[in-house]
Amino acid sequence: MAAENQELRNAGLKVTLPRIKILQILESADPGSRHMSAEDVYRALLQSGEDVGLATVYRVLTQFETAGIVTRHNFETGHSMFEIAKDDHHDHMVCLSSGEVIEFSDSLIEERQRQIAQEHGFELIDHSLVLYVRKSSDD
Amino acid sequence: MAAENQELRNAGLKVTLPRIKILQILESADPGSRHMSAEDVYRALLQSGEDVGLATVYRVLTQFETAGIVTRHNFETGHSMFEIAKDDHHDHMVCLSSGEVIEFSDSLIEERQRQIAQEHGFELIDHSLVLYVRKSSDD
DNA sequence: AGCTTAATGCAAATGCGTATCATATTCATC
DNA sequence: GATGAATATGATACGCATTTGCATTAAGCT
Repeated sequence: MAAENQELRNAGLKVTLPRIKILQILESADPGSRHMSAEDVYRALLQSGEDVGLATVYRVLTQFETAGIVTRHNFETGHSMFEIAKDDHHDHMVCLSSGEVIEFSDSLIEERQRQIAQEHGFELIDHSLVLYVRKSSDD
Repeated sequence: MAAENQELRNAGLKVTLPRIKILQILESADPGSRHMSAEDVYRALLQSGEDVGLATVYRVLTQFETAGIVTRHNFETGHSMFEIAKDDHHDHMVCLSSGEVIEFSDSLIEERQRQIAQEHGFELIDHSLVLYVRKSSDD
């Protein structure tokens, strides 16, 4: 319980109830739903009985992003998705049937991307790779 | 000039002035500015002296997308970008300094993606790869 | 040309996200 | 533990890109 407090402190953020709660929600999300939209987090808060405003959720998520606590993804769905930042970089695979999001990482692709940018006279700053897939079985 | 008419007819779309004009603008865009937002197209229309509403531009672009005439991309910039659909698949490199969009294609990455999806028990339906880069010189 | 249907233009509505601002809360100091 | 300055919060207004409703206009068949 003091863990979140410390994490916030380390990030230079004041320890407030909304921030603790949001951090807990993000951290306790199981693998299948690690990626949450601001609305998702907001709904989770309400279900936990916490009375936090949606504006605060957006603010806190943005602060967390700046602090490196969470990572923001803009999938083609139009709205941002957030997930607890992990040390390892990874890309995403979104199942078009179930909406499931699977993480993966491939050093071959990573390296190739750097090369390609370089070949065009650019420096690779960031990238976004999302595979849209379907279960091999169910067509 | 009849070329656009035929293309629209083939797509099952009524041949209207806005549609012809928008198609022409997209087709005549030079390589450096192949990717246009709805606003871009709208401005181009106004400059051509055409009096087309922004709503129509959005509607037509969406219809074109459905018809396979254009492809829509959702870069992290927040608004959709459209480009005339080409047969060959390609990915994008967006310069964070200039906004310039460069197209590229890499069979190595393409193949690896298919493999990765398969390894996870999925079939690769589509993907989105965008490299965010900066000119190697200007830091 | 006339008529039916679909397309357009405008304006208002939407949806996600951000900014404003008065109030409440944190946290360092006493 | 109380006090006060600084920051965070919540409600709401706002901004932006895109969509929608609806009256008007244009397309295209006869």
